[in-house]
Amino acid sequence: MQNAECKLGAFMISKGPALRDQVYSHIRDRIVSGTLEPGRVIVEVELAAELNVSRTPVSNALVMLKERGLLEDDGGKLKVPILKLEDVINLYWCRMAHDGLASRLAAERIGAKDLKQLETYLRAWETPEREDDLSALWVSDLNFHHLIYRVAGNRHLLRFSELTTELVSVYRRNTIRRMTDPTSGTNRSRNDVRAEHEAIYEAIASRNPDAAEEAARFHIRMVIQHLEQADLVIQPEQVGL
Amino acid sequence: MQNAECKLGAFMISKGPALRDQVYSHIRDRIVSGTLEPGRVIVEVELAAELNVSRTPVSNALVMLKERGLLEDDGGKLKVPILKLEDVINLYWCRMAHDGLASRLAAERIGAKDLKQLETYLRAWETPEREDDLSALWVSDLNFHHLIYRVAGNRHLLRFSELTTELVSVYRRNTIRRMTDPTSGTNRSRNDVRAEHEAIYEAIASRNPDAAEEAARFHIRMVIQHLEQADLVIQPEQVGL
DNA sequence: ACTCTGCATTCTGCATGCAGTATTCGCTAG
DNA sequence: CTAGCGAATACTGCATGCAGAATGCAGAGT
Repeated sequence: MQNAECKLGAFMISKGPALRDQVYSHIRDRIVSGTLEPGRVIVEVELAAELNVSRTPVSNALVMLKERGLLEDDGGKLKVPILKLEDVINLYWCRMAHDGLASRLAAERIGAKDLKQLETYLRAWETPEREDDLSALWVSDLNFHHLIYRVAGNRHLLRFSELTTELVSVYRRNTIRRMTDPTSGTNRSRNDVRAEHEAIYEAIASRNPDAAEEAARFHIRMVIQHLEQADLVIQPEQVGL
Repeated sequence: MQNAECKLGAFMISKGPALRDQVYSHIRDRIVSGTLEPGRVIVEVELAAELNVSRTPVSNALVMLKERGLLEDDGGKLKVPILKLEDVINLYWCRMAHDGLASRLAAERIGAKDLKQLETYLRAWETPEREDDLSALWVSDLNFHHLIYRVAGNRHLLRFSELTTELVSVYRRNTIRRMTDPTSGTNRSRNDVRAEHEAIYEAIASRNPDAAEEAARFHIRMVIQHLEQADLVIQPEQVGL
């Protein structure tokens, strides 16, 4: 029963990755998607029953989620954190520091091949495709930033970045409506983002660490500024999407 | 047997904090102290027997340690990470970014009371006490930096800082002999550190975020520079203390 | 009607059982 | 003597049992 594949919510449990990791991913996704609303008390037994696994892997997964800040301990109970705009902004301040450092290090170390790849990701912004094809831009954006981290070659920095990204994905989902970095049709035009990315690229390409750091920081500062403006647009209802 | 207090290695198990947290602390301390040498394979059963607890809380503690980078997964086995100077330096790069941001935010927000407290910690460096009373300086140093983080008021940033500090404490113990930030009788004089701290303090006191960030960054850059010099002094033997 | 107390239910943390997997040691055959 | 194979061992992951703590509900007393 457990060796073969079993229903796991709407998905299957494969026997490849450890069960606790699958459970981790599943719960994380439910938090991000809002199926587990902010403030919701997490009950181990419930999830175990739901996923047709025992409490053990669920318990382990919960420990992991807690360590990463995706769950928080509130009066002895584990809850999905209730997220404020302040938290998102605080996370973006961290990201500013991280991205700045990553760009600095990347500017010092990048090779011809990676530089070319970086340019490719940048180009995605130049093509004036259909306005609604945002997912492609989003992917390019992720690739762009991720490549910079990879080139920076600091595994601890990369880890911090990943933690931040994971948290932001939760927070964003539950606090802001349609307020992603690359999209944002309202205040922040696609061209703004493109120009900021281009500045980062140019600084890295010219191997100018100071300029690279500053460009990356500027980029994030703009995002933060945008977030603060978006304060007005926040939806107070945090349940569901 | 479990309700009362039991032997836990050389210590006692209290019934206050959850067992897994006590086990976590114990193992972390053993990693930091070098009783569990870098490269050592961690075996759950062994630790459980040693601490007179079952495998369950040990397992949970190991998950936590892994999440925080104090253990790493190597070919399906958990090992105490083998640490290179490069890692310490990479961590200090992160710390530069974090401390810089914290100082910036602190400069924007600090109140009179905290400022006064910060000055107190700073003063500890001015008194030319006995040269060997380094622990007092070490404590002042910790307090100084920690207060800045507290004032900064960004809980995510604080968490990143704590993760970094925890990792550095491991790395330092096992790679460098007598190479702490405040001490360092060799290349880096106590006065250097004092001056750098004073610069940070002055910038924060004058509510100058840019200067505060730069002062903090300079401080860490000096530490990194010192670490790189210390490369020559590294002890290759990583086992034991 | 309101409150206090006690019982039932629920949940979590820890212990332990069970089975699959990998590793190692020894035996046997070439 | 060596190489290869098989069996025993060791370890981990998952399931489950057990007990203590908290929560809530209900009944009784004021």
